[in-house]
Amino acid sequence: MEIRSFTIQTLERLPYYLHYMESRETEDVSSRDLANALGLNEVQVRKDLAAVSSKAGRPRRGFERKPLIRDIREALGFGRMDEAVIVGVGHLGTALINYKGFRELGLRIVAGFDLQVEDEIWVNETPVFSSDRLKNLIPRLNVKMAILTVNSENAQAVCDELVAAGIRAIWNFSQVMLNVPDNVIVRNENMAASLAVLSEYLSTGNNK
Amino acid sequence: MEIRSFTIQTLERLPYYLHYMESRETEDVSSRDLANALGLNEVQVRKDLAAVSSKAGRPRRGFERKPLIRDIREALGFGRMDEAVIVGVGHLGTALINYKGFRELGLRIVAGFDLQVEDEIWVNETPVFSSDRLKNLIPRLNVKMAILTVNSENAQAVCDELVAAGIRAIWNFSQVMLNVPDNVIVRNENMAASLAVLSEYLSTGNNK
DNA sequence: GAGATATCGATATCATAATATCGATTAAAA
DNA sequence: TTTTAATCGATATTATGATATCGATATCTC
Ligand SMILES: NC(=O)c1ccc[n+]([C@@H]2O[C@H](COP(=O)([O-])OP(=O)(O)OC[C@H]3O[C@@H](n4cnc5c(N)ncnc54)[C@H](O)[C@@H]3O)[C@@H](O)[C@H]2O)c1
Ligand SMILES: NC(=O)c1ccc[n+]([C@@H]2O[C@H](COP(=O)([O-])OP(=O)(O)OC[C@H]3O[C@@H](n4cnc5c(N)ncnc54)[C@H](O)[C@@H]3O)[C@@H](O)[C@H]2O)c1
Repeated sequence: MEIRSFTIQTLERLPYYLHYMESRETEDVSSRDLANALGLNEVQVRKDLAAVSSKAGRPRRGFERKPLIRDIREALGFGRMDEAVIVGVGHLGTALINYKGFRELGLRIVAGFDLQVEDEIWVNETPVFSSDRLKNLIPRLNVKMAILTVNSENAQAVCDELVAAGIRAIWNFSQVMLNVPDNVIVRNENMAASLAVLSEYLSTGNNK
Repeated sequence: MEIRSFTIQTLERLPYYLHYMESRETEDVSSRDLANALGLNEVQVRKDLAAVSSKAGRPRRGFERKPLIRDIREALGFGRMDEAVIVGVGHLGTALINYKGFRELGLRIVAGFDLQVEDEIWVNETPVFSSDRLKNLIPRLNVKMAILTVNSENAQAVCDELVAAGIRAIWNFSQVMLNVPDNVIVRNENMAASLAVLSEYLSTGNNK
């Protein structure tokens, strides 16, 4: 198995580099341009770029923009299309199903599951099933990724079902730190923390 | 101005400690309990707790659960209620307006703005105005926080309007790294990066 | 009451990420 | 053609965060 050579921090900056470079029209782009535009350190930018692209930069020019865009898209996995199911089709789940941008990011949501659905319903082009059918359908669809948007009380139980059904990657929007076996990866989308940072700043003026 | 004594990493773990402790009924809870339940290192847990609470733990007992819950809620700012506006009431924006849990986290969304709204409309209890009215209404409402859920192409322009209207804290869901003056804080909710991490894991098995 | 031990808090170490420095190089300017 | 300066890549340094170690101590057991 191939090993990733870049860190998660680098990965988190890549979408911003990409967006900036796609909004330009020049032949080249320098690490300084990027650093200034995005408020980052220019050494950091060069290291990030070196981590995802073998293309060298040239003195007084910078990097060729187009090949770099290709390499970043490659590193971000935009080439491959992943399929995912979503469990918990409430407010947030519905929004995510409706979000067009995921296709562009290489994600297709192929099915939803919800406790409160009796028969199959449709949210735009996506079928949503009763959660009873989860354990049967997931293996049949051969999907390995799940988006978890049930209320926090049920998150661990649903997580266990997902793992049993063969899910290997979980995007967790609930407020629970999920317990999973080693071969399953969880990524938390932690909105409470984000909010706390902003709120604290407004009340104390403290940034960090 | 009071200085925060804990890091953002600590802050990000606090919601999970809180959820775990609120789900217990014992008198005390030890750092080992928390560490095991959440898959963390117990020294790290103790340091986090020490950073937000002056209550000492006791040998063979751990920490008193209830006072600790109070201190964490305090650190997370659940006591104070912040008001925010939301700009871009599309799929995601509507979901966020409808999300009940924000109240519990100390956030009230008092108004929305969208380009495509002519007159005032209502999403549940929240009025949504034409974005023309943003520059007038925000100062009148005296709101300092904004949630930014417009499409990425318009994000910087809207951001500039928000700053001009007096906004000091921006929760940014777009794919753009916003350019703001020093006295404005931005928190990015970077879904593309999350997705990239999961996708990469599935295709390479690499975790880190 | 006398150990035994779980747990803490303080401190030391280790790991990782960010930033600074600097010589090499290449394009542009003189 | 020579000089200048922008930019890179490599390496060194610094900063930050995570983990390991260990002595102190309060509670539990006998
Ligand atoms: N909506 C947001 O903006 C937002 C923001 C931050 C966090 N969250 C988190 O996202 C999660 C969902 O939030 P929401 O606002 O969409 O809540 P919601 O109540 O609208 O939706 C939850 C859905 O999950 C379904 N569900 C519950 N148990 C289930 C099970 N066992 N199997 C299948 N489906 C099940 C429910 O029927 C419901 O439709 C929560 O954990 C919340 O904390 C949401
Ligand atoms: N929906 C998701 O699940 C999701 C996930 C990841 C990222 N995002 C990001 O969130 C943002 C919104 O996504 P969405 O799916 O809700 O898109 P959307 O198109 O449904 O909503 C965008 C809304 O912004 C409004 N708008 C545009 N320009 C405006 C302006 N100048 N002033 C006021 N309103 C304006 C539009 O009228 C529209 O209603 C995008 O930047 C997207 O990349 C969304």
